[in-house]
Amino acid sequence: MLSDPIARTRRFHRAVTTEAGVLDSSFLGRGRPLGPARVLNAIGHGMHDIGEIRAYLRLDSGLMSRLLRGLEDEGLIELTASSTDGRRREAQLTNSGRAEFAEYERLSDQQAEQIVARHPRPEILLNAMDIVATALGMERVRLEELSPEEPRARACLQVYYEELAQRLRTGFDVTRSADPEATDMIPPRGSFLIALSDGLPIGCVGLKGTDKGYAEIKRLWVAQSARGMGLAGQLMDTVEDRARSLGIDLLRLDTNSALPEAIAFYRKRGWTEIDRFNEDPYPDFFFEKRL
Amino acid sequence: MLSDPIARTRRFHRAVTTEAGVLDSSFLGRGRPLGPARVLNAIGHGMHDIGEIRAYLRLDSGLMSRLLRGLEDEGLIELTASSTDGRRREAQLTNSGRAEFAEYERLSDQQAEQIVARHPRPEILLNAMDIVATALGMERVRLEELSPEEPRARACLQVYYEELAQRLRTGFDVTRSADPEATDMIPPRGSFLIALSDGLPIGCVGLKGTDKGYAEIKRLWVAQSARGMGLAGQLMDTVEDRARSLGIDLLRLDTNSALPEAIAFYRKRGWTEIDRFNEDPYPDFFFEKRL
DNA sequence: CTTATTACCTGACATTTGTCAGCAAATTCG
DNA sequence: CGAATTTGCTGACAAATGTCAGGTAATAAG
Repeated sequence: MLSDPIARTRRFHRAVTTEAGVLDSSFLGRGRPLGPARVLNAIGHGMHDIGEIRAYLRLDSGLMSRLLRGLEDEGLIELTASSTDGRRREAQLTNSGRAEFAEYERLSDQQAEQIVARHPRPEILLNAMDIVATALGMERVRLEELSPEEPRARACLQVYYEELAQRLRTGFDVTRSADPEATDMIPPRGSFLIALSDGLPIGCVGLKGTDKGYAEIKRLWVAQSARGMGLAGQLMDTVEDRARSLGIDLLRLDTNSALPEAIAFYRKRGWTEIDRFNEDPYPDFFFEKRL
Repeated sequence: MLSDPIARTRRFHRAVTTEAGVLDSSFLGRGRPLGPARVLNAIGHGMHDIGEIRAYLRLDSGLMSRLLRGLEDEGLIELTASSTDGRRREAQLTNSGRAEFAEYERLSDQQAEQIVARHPRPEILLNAMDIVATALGMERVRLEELSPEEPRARACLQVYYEELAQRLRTGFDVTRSADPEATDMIPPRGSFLIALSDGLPIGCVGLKGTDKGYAEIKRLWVAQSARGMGLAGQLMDTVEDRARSLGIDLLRLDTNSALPEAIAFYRKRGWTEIDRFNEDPYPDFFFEKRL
């Protein structure tokens, strides 16, 4: 009974939804119904495109429209037509909207603080919450193909470079490495995929087209909090499929012996070690895989 | 960001409320709004008194009344006047109500199962969920007196014995120890209390009556995930009160030097060390407390 | 250019939920 | 016993939410 996974999970769910009810009362504490409050918060958190907010909150277009008008009448937001697509509209907080959003943030922070504060050993609780949040967020991970120049892609690469710099003995300076031209990672020549969890980038992988009869896998990275959940495998599966669909039948990649788990990962996935195939100063392990 | 307690807690909250939204869609999956579904589930989980359900779900009396009538019209529940208080009413599931409730249970179980099954290392996730659920549910912990033969009581004792076997040098074989007769832990001779967190047992303590002018405290246990939250103290307070109400004025207990935190705990709570008072092979520390 | 399609809006309507005042019956307390 | 309290019901209303059938303008597709 005590080890029954179903009973334990359902108890967790009950505990958390009861608590969530309490937390959500913070929304009501400012005399505004849940609907408008959720929209205001979505905008405050950087969602500007109406369609994006609608999809995220799963709202009917009619309802959404009325909620926006309500917030506009309150003077909390401004709506402007999108510059790239005249049908779309974009929402921005006004000054008083920013103040109101900040107030919601303050309340949320306070609630969060209380939960942690009343635990005798906060770090234990926090670690447990990280594990749960990562696990639950995992099913909502979406893979998206986009340009490596795009801000979210650059954010991934930034962290990737920083981690490399820490782990390689020699450090890592991306300007000295063979930094793939962005155009090599854009279809139909190549591809760049990022994994998004609730809109937050937690992983990426690049497929760099060459003129040498093969393509290269570059920049495979998974955020610390998401490791051990098979995300790297998911990224690789997807990028291999994408390579096939682009007519590529041979893949190569280089890596470094300072990253033993990466080497084991490639071996397990059917890559075979080959001789050095480039003059990049950082890698010392080279792999190949025929699709 | 990853070490900031507030950011981590809020990320957890986001992950969990999104997931809860998905889970709650299981309520909607049966073509019934959330309100009636919640009431039906409360009744199915053993809440019969209308007032109790109302307090639990925080519903207005008018709304509650209409929800009940709706369920009655659907033929899912029956309402009867309370035998002890003519003002109160009690709700019972009809046969078709039981079938409907079972269907909700099946859906919930299925959802719970999926969450766990998707995780590469379920036990890590389950432990994390236990810690979170216990922390959030600490205020809702209920102590219940029941027979040590009851399944939930046996489940507690089972874990207790297993932990003892691990921690004692000598191992632990319950059949060699002075296993209290169940009847000694049933009122009016004794008592057995378990702590329930959202229905899941997370701790227990036994009060074993004797004919020697004192009663013994036995089987004080708190689940790993609930330790450090003051539950042991709560259990002891309650069982001491219970002892008083049964006319007992002297308590004894035995324990083992392999459990130093237990010994410190008893000392802090006003127990005094005494000489060995039994021939049980496992304990080597003996305490007494006058009520 | 014509025809879909897309993104969003509007109005109309139903349902669900929240809230309140008032009422009746049962119970408690002086 | 009689007044106060408790429990729960009813009706009336307001607010919030869900849903749908159009409509307009911008864009994409043929």
